[in-house]
Parts: sequence; C-alpha cells; structure tokens
Amino acid sequence: MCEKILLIDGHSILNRAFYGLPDLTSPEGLHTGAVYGFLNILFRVLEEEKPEYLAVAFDRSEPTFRHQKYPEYKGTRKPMPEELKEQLPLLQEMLAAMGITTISLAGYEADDLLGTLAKRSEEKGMDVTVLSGDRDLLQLASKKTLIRIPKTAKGQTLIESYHEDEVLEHYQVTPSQIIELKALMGDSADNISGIPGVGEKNATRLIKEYGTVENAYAHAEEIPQKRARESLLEHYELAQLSRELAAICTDSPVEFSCEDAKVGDLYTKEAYELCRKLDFRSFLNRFDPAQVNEDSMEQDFFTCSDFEGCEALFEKAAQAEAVGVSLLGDKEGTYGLGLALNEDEIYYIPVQGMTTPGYLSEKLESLSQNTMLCSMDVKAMLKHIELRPEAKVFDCGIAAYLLNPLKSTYTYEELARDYLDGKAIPAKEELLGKISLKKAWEQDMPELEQLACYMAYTAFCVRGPLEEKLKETSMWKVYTEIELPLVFTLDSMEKWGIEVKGEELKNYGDQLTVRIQELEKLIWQQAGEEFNINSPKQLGVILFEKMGIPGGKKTKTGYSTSADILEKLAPDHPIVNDILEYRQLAKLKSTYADGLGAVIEADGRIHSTFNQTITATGRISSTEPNLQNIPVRMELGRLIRKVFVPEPGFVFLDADYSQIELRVLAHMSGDEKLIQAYREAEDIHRLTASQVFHIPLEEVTPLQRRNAKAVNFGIVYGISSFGLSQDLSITRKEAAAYIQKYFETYPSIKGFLDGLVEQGKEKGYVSTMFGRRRPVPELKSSNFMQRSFGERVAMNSPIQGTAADIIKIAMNRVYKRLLDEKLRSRLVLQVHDELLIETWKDEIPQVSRILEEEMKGAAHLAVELEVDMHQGDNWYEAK
DNA sequence: GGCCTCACG
DNA sequence: ACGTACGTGAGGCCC
Repeated sequence: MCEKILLIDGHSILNRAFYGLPDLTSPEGLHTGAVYGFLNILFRVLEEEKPEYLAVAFDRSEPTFRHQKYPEYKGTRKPMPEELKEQLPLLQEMLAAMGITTISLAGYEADDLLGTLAKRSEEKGMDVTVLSGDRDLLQLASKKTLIRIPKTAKGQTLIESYHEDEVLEHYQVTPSQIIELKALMGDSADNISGIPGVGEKNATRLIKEYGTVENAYAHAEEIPQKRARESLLEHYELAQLSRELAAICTDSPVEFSCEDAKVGDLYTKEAYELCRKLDFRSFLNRFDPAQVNEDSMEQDFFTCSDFEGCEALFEKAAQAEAVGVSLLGDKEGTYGLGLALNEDEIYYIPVQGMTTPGYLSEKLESLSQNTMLCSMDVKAMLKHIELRPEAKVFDCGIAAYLLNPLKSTYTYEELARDYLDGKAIPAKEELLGKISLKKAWEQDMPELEQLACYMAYTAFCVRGPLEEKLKETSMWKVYTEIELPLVFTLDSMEKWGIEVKGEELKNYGDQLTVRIQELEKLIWQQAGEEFNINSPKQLGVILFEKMGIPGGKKTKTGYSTSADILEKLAPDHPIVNDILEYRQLAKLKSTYADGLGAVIEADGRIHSTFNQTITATGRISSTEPNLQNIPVRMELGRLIRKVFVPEPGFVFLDADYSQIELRVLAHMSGDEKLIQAYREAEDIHRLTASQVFHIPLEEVTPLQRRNAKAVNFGIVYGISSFGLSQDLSITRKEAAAYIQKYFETYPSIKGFLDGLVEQGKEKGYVSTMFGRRRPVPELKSSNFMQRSFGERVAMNSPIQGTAADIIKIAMNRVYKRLLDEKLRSRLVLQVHDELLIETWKDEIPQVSRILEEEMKGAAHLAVELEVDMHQGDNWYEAK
C-alpha cells in the first residue's frame, strides 16, 4: 500500500459548509455553522480515506499571478458575507489546535497549492486525495489522485469521488480537458467567462471532438452548430484567456515538508476546549476523556452512605448560607443526592438503607428554611422532595434562561462553561452514555457519584455569577417576582393534572375511525388507486400528476398539499374536500383521541409538563401531552373538550383575557387613539374597521371587520404586507394600503414599532414591560430574510412577552390566594391567555372573585385588562 | 432525524 | 431580488 496524502481546499469547503447548512451561533455569539460543517466533512473524509498526511490550503488576500497577468481579472472568490468571514480565523484556530498543517502562499490561490502538492506527492509515489467544493479541481484527477467533492442531496451530504476514469465517465473528457471545457462554457462561480452561446453541451461536444480549444479553433469551419462556430471564431482570444485562468498551476514555489503534515492525534486538549467553547457538542465524544480532562475534580467528591455521616453532613450544610444540590431521579424513582457545601467539599448520598427518599426530602425541606438550595432545576426536584413555596431556592436553569432564552438546553456543563470562565466538566452523556439513571443506580455505577457531584458543584458555583448578571441586566425582579414563584405554581398544576374520561375518548376515536374509513374509500375511488393519504409525497403525485390538477410545486421536496393550497382547489375538485376532511379527522384521531388516551395515568388524570425555559418570548410550553393546543376552533374537534372533566363536587371555571396582546400594544405604544378605542369599544375589531375605513360603526360590514381583525393580528406579529396579503388572500398592494391606513389611524403605533426595531439593532435585544429580554441577533444579519425576521421578532416579542409576564403574575397570585385562603379549588391549566380552575362547588363565588381580581390586577395598563369567565361541568362547556 | 402538516394562543 | 406573518408541540412519512 502506498502512503496517502489528503489535501483540502480550505476556503471552498468552508464556503460550501456555510451555504449548505443552517448557521449556528456559539454561546459568545460567534457564527460557527460553517466551521462545524467543515469539521464534519473533514472527520468523514479522514475516516474514509485514512491518509498518513494532511494539509489544508487557503487563499491569500494579496493579488495572484493571475491578477498580474490579466489586469481585468477579479479573482475566483466571491466576496464573503461577514458571517462567513469571521469564521475563517476560527477555523484556522481549530486546525492549529488539532495540529493540522495549513498552507498558503502570496501570489497563488489555494487551488495552485493543491495542484502543486498533488503533483509532487504523486511523483513521490504517493496516493493523493484532494477535497474541494470546486469542480475546477477535477483537472487534477489521475490514476493516483482522487478528487472528492461534497454535495448536498436530500438534506444528506454525499461526497462524490473522481479518479481519472470517473471524470471521463461523467464529463466525457479527460481531467486535463476540464480546463478546455471551462474555457468554452465558463464558470460563474470561478469568474471565468467562457464564450457566449456555448453551454455545457456544446462545449463537451467540441472538446470530445477536437481535444483542445486550440484545435477546435483550427477546425472551426467544420463545426456544424452555427452559433457555436461563429462564437468561437469571434471570441477565440477570450477562450484562450479563460483557458489560462482556469488552468491550475502545478509548479508553484510552495514550501512544504511532508513530515510536518503527518496526521497526528487531532483530538488534543486545545481542540477539545475549543469545541466546548464553540458548543460543538456532537464532537466531544471523539475525545479521550482521560486526555482532555486533566484537571479532574474527582478528588473533591465523596460518597456518604452511612446514616451518621449524612446527619453530620446536613448539620454542616445548615451552617452554610447556600449549598448546591442535585437530585438524581426520574418518574420511576429517586436514586441519590449531590450536595456541594462549597467549591471543594462535594458529597453524594445514594438512596439506600436508611437514606430513603423520604429522609432526603425531610432533610432538604428543613435545610431550605435557612440555607439556599441552589439547583439546576427546582421543579424537577420538587417531584422527589416536598418544599413549600417559601423555601429558599435558587434555580440555575431559569436564571440562565432569562439571561439567554434562545438556547435549547440549560445543562450543568453548559452553565459551567458559560458562567465559570469556560470551565470544562463532563456532561451527563459523557458519564453515563445512554444508560438510564435507574440502570446506573441498580448497578451502583461510580459515574452516578460524579454526575451528582458535578451537578451540585455547578449549581453552587454558578449561582453568584447568575445573580450578578440578572441584576446587571435588570432582570432580577423578573426572576424573583415572576419566574421563581412560578416554579411552585407550575409544579402544583402538574401534580394536580386534569381528569380525562378515557372511555368517552375511546368512543370518540372509534366514531372518527368509521368516518375516516369511509373517506379513505371515497378518496381512493376518485383517485383510481389505493395510496397512503397521510403521505404528502404520494398525495402530491396523485393530485398534481395523475389527476392533473393545476397547483404546481412549492416545497423543496415536492408539491405542497397544505390546507391553504388545497382549499383554493376545493371548488373545482370534489376529492380535495374529502382529503381536507380526512386530514382533519386523522389529526383528531392520532394526536388527540389516541394521543391523549395513551397518557392518562392511573389516577384517571393527565399530568402534562409545563416547561418554563423553552420559548424565546417568555411564554410557557406544555409537553407530554401538549394541553395548550386542544382543538377549539372547529366544532368537531372542540367536542374533545367534553372529556376533560372536574372531579365530582367540582366545576371548571375558565377565565381568559380579552385581546391581551392588543391591549398591551395600546399601553406600550401609548397611542391615545387606540387607548381611547379600548375605553369605549365593545368590539375592537369593528371599531378598528370603522376608524380605518372612515365609516360609522353601524355600517362596518363583516368583511371589513374581518380585514381589520387580520390587520390587528398582523400588527402584533410584526406586520408585513406579504404576510397580511397571504392571510387575507389579497394582493400585497392592497395589504400595504391597509397597513398604511392603520398607521394613519393610530399614529403612535408606527413610531413605537420602529422604535422597537431601532432598540433591537442598537442594544441587540428587546424587552418586555417587566424587563424580560429577548436577544435579536438576526437584526445584524446580512441576509435580507433573516434581517426581516429579526425586525418582526423585535416588534412581536415585547408584546407577546409582556402578555406572558402578565398571566404569569396572575397565575402566581391566584395560586397564592387559593393556598392562603385554604381553598380546595386548584389551578390546573394555563393556555397563554386563559386559566382553568377546578373549583370546589361551594367556592365558586370566591374563586370567581379571585380570578377576576388577580387577573385584572396583575398589571396596571392604560387600558383595562378585561377577563371573560365561564363555568361548566367540562372544558367544552366552560369555554 | 428532517420535513410536512396541523392543533392552539 | 431575496420569499415571510409571531410563539409553540406532536404525529406520520421517509431517508
């Protein structure tokens, strides 16, 4: 076997990764997506090729010999957008950290260096692989030199391979003739112009026939295609020039020693730390933990499994102002507790013998009266130990969420990195892999001690920095007065859950099945064949190809069959209505009838999880199951709400804010006209229509009201004429006219929204009335789409977020009053602007009063916060 | 695991 | 010119 060298075109692969993948942003706000993509490709090719030597070539900013020879030459690289440019040094830093040789040479492009080294290596008898995104490099292919080109197909990255033969097969010309081909057809990516009127087909034909541009010119008279012939005769000089530009130099004076480029251990400590810093988590498991975690903390960890020891430990903990705690447990059990007394006394207490979950709960409960328990996730802890809402706790996950709500996870190792100067500690996945807590506990794995201790340690240590940053950013009040109390409110809601009648749900599902099967038959009949109606792909083919319905492509992968497209086709094609009904029923059956049925627990109730650290705006979300998207808009779906019932002796009281977001807008913008409108209006959309269209209130038509309502929504979403036009099925021009009229009617609104965008650009974030922040990095993007998105976000988030703050305040206050007044009634659901209370019948008047007072009183706005309330024996009736 | 579709505010 | 309304979660398909 020959030795092999892998040569990489640095810029071209980075470019490809940048355009082919979604961008990522590191915790410090650096763009990193292209570097990530580059490394992914690098690792893959290394594994496939297993080269002994490796070098990455980069272009230089200086003019090259091509510039000197041809003054008009503009260079082969397009100017890089800022988001890509800043990643270049990052990539070079990473390559340096991995000990990978990089080369560049003033006066030459990376291509030339690759060409030179490929040739020299071949001469030494080595095998060569060249990795580039640029097909120009195919001219270097030979029996010994393999060209590899990454290509994105169907979302997957394929890396094509070309030796000499494959070039011949694909392009019907030899590698060296690739240059001739380019000279004729040009290459826009490479700024090679080619000659007019000759495309790929003609160029290939000519080069196949005549071998070179020169020879084709010599035989020009024989060329049968008139346009190609004339163009070649006329533009021969241009073709010659292009030929020279396209030719890669293979004898540049680059200094290179193979020995320096020997592939060593890429997985160094420096590379590991950089991967952590850039948040490249999927790469971390490539590193050998023993090598990269030299400064292990494990000497500070102690397992305490005897009862006396634990007693002493809790006594010592009680002397501390704060301790870090981590409770290991899941739905099936409680396995142990990590306890950090300070930075270097960290204990693990496994659940065993006398240290039962009940014992730990009791100890922590009493500890929390005077000592602050710092935890990564207090609500999760509350599932194993009982704490009163007055307990002293610090929730690191929530604090970190407030400081940056855009992250998807807030794990301890991320927090350590982000708030302890990049401190690297192993993540749960690194310690346990895919082994469950339960399994690890049963097998007494030592990693459990490490996990609990690292977590408790982090919780203890990050509290200070988090608190400091929350105060710096003026979010301390949001944290202490809204989010932290909400932990207990949500925990209570989760524990109560809501009763669901399983049998009725099943009946409902069975009825759906009957109709679904009817529709299925009907649809198959009309289509003339059986197919999977649930497959958009198959459905698209049936509708738009087989049945020939005009509708056209829309998505990357095929035809769009979404409801808004199908609805437009429905009048002319009966099958479409059946499909729409089928879809609706299939959704109800799978997501709701079956989905909800599967999560009813032994107590006959559904216990959703309310997540407090998910949304970018400050709303909560609901999962497993999602109880915030139970159907209501269509009657058939709405019927599902009949299976949500209160316990005997209770009724539901459902209270929702009326147009809270528009009211927030009125308040925050201070628009007198809109505020006045709310003071007098029964029907704000109708009044908006009357004011925007300058007509008396009584003369507003239903259509005008509908349009005004859509504009009101649009304003809250960060208005755009395109979005509004889509929603109302009108032209952009008409939509723009509506928006303009709206702004004329409510003159302060435009200034307010513009101000939000301005603030977002200036400060990098926008804020709610209560100081909650949302960063808007998209506003700095050079990409129009992203920037526009940033503008809409800047307009929407303060409004949606303020409404979220208000209902959170209301929830806390309602929850507290129910407790303080020792009522049996309980808060069970929140759906963004709505609260559902399972109310003890005797307490109906009192609870109604509480809801009204606390919801209306949650914030004092320039307009009243109006609350609608309904009572019922199930959720359907209470709405 | 990504994409499409659709349920909610 | 670009190709969109803001914020979510879940199920089914298909690679």
